[in-house]
Amino acid sequence: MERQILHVDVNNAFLSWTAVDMLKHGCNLDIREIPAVIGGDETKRSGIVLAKSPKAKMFGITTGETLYQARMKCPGIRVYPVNFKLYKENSNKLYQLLLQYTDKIERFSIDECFLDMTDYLIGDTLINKAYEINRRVKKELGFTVNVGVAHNKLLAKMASDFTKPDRVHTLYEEEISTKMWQLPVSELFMLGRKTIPKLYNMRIKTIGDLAKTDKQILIKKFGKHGLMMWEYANGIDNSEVHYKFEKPKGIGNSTTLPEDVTDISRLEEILLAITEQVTYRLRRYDLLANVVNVQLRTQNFEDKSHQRKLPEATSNTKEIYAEAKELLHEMYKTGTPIRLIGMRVDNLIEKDELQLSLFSKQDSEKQEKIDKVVDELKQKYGYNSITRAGKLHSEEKIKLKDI
DNA sequence: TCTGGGGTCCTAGGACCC
DNA sequence: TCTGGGGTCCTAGGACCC
Repeated sequence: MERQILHVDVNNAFLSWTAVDMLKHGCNLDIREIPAVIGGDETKRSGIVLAKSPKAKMFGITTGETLYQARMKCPGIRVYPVNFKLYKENSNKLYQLLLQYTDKIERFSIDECFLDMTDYLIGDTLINKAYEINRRVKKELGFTVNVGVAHNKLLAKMASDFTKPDRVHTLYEEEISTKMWQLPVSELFMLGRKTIPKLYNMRIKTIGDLAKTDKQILIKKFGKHGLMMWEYANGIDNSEVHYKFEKPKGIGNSTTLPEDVTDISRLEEILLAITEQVTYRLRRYDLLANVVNVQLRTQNFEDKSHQRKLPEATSNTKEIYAEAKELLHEMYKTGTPIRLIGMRVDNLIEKDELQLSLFSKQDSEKQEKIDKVVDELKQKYGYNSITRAGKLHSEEKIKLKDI
């Protein structure tokens, strides 16, 4: 049976949500109407554009470029800071509203949802629901969304990306050739900056060109990815709307340092602070990690990562830090200026999936108690309430995000 | 004051086993 | 002895998404 899918995409999400918040607090200026961007902090060396207003876009400003570049294109550009707490709140409000239409909602990102409406169209049409959602979000939440209407997720997502803002678009099978095939191939979901030049070399310039290319040639050249891009270009996608809550498959944090660091003991301090955050999140999910990974980025933007499988799955800060520290030492070449350090845990399993030997059980229970006391305090008084004494110095410079 | 941070999935090569 | 090869696990790195 044909599925009925909607894709809801918030227009310029971070910027719109900031605008709505400013208006709510008595500001007269709607930053959606002027050249404005949401940007990182240049003093922390994270000065990039995270969202832009339509007027900023007209100046050629793109997401991901530096604020420096944005100012070159538009000297008067207004820059507003990021506020993830605000974004999360708005994302939740949107989700709550959408739940009134179906419980089969996949939160694809902080500002995008897929809705499976197949069983929820009693006496109504999919497109009517799309328009209703579009109207209600604007009226009740104050920001606008694009809604894509289709029979699978890929086509719904492509449709919501057509003209913006505040629009509803359909992309049914019979519309693929007229609405999608004339688009540049770079517009196709999952085709990024590395693949596009290769396709151009094959004289593939539009999505239509790709759709009409021999599938076997693409598979030969790109493997699995080749098959996927051919299917997407032809509007083929049988993936389900994943509406059930899923625990993460990996958890990580990384930070760009205020200045390049060459002192390994300093890197160790920062690594410990990051490890504490990561393992705290890990324990809140009741998960254990099997793999620890440490990442370094040098001054010259060269990335390196080393990982290691643990002898036994754990969420213990001390055990995971010991491994992370070893990885750091094994990969750090003395004297190299480091710009970014990060650590993540992978191959996560449920806490109760682990069968411990009696011997390791006693020791791990002791460690678990220590972590638990600290976690409870953090949960009660906020993440930064508890810090290691030896870490206080580093906390001053590296402000850790509240969770 | 030039280039974030958090994810998922895939590939390729080496080790090891049978 | 004329040096195969499939399967699995592990690690490093890359591509892509928002």
